[in-house]
Amino acid sequence: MGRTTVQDVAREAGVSVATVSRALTGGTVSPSTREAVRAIAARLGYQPNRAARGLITGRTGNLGLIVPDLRNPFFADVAKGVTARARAVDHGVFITDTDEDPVAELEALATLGRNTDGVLLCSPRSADADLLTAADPERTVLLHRRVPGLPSVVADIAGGIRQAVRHLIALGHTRIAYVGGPEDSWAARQRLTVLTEVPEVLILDAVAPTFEGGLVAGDLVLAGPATAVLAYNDLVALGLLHRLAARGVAVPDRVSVVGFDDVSLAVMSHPPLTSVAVPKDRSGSVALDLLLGRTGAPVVLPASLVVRASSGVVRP
Amino acid sequence: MGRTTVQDVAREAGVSVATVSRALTGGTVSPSTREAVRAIAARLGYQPNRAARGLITGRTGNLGLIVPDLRNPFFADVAKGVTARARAVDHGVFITDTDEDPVAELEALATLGRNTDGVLLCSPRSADADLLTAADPERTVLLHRRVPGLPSVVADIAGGIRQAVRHLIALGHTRIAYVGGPEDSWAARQRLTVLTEVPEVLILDAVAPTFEGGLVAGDLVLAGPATAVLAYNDLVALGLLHRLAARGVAVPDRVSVVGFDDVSLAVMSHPPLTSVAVPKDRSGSVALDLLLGRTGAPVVLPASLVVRASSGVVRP
DNA sequence: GTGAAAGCGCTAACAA
DNA sequence: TTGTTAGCGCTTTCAC
Repeated sequence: MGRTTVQDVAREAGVSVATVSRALTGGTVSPSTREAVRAIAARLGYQPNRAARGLITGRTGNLGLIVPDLRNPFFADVAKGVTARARAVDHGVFITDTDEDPVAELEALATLGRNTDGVLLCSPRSADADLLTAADPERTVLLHRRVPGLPSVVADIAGGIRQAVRHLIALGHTRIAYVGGPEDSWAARQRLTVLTEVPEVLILDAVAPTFEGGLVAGDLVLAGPATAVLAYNDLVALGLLHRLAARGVAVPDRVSVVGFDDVSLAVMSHPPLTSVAVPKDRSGSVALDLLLGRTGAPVVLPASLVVRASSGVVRP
Repeated sequence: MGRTTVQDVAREAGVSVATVSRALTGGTVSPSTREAVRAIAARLGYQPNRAARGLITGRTGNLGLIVPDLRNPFFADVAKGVTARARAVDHGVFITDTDEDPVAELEALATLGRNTDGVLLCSPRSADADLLTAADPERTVLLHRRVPGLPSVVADIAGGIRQAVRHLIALGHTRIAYVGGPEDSWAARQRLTVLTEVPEVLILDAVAPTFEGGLVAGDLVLAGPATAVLAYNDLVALGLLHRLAARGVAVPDRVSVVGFDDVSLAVMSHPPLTSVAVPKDRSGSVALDLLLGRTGAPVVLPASLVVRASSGVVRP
């Protein structure tokens, strides 16, 4: 395996370890030496020990990514964006799945903060204050959440919601239900704030941000006068669709359903789900660039409504 | 942030760095000193630099996980199992998403091999020979694939298939279609081998192992005499369900559908999908233990059929 | 352009 | 029980 060290390469090449290092990292070396060293390194299958390098350069070449649940397609997409970009810029990514546990989150933040060049944090639930004390603003970027004092990459939720509402109103809907998510979630509070201002929207009870939550939501909606629903996210929307189907309610003829996030499942549902798309993998790569480039400005990515078959004109 | 080093702790505690190290890692220290050091370390927010530690111990405390696609719920589950177990045994996990690219896979194997204590590899497509040359058998565990000479954790596919077939036959089906996956995939070949032996099974063309592949598969099935289908995986089964619904074919009344893997989406489909469940997250944690314990024996995990509403008795 | 040597933060002998 | 010392593999002054 990669037991080969600079020493081995140096000996083989008949030069000093310093020269090997320079040849490989782009220092001042004669072209011929560089070539020779490169060739020998390749032949020996030399892989630099990043730990040793990091010890001296102060940069490990590694990043951390903390997510509440990898199984959630939303975060899987984010992770995909992060790892793809990281691979392109030759960085490793530590991924920690906290299993929605805020304590694990803070622990991960401490460990990763110490052992990486920076960390990308998806933390829907933790308190602002906890984040502020645990995260180094110089080396942390928040994803899909904003906390004053920390750099972040978020989507333009308000804009996305506006598109969704306008879409439904254009289809003739005047009573639009909103089924929200966990009150301790930043995104849920954010959505609620925006939707509370819209006169056509009826705020229903919040549900769990899952398929099961959506089942609950289905009954909630049918108990009211709404002809359209905005769901907290696509998982909830899927549960909703399921419940409506089970109760024999036609979608979109009797009720239109709009989800949030546009995860890959949205196209697989029956009917395919209209959803507010947020750039998930892109947010990951943008956040990574922000982290590495150390730009301080908060980034807002556009959200856009994707219309599919689950929303349609009102049928009286 | 974690700029604090052993030096700082030692100075503050009035002891040598060696004592700090011992106090923190469980060496021989007097209980009182240990307590004192621990307290000071905590107060200073000391986080050991794993890179430096690894340099000397030869163990980094980090593991690698290579998957073709994090967005695929199957691998998301595996990753979840790995990270959960890793967190329990206080290890970090580098995750590399190769985007189905075998070259990226081999590269990742080289880099991670050098910079971790071992790597867990999900490689459905690469050639046995490539894997054998790139992977150190001492520090690599294959997941959901078997290659002679490399330790691995796989599910009992054959057993799972047997259960599925018996289930369908018990329901009265005598013509069962099988829609396979990519021919270069180990799992696909494996399934094909088993199913070829079953007289009731009609082998149809292989399709892409995706929702879209399932759409194609739907038409393939309807063109034949089958009253039941076994799909390569749940994604394909979902596409199948979708296509059958679109063509007005009742499931399970006209056609029964059985998927593979039992990903979380299986319960969300309409109707909910009967599927051969393989222990995905468990496979991840078992593989991790195998890697860390250096047991050489190949591990086979049980697969079990989960019956839901997409399969039913034959209706003539 | 190249080499010798000094560490990065930590742990593991070896002494005391 | 504790301190001193020597590195782990690498990069980076500083000479040459």
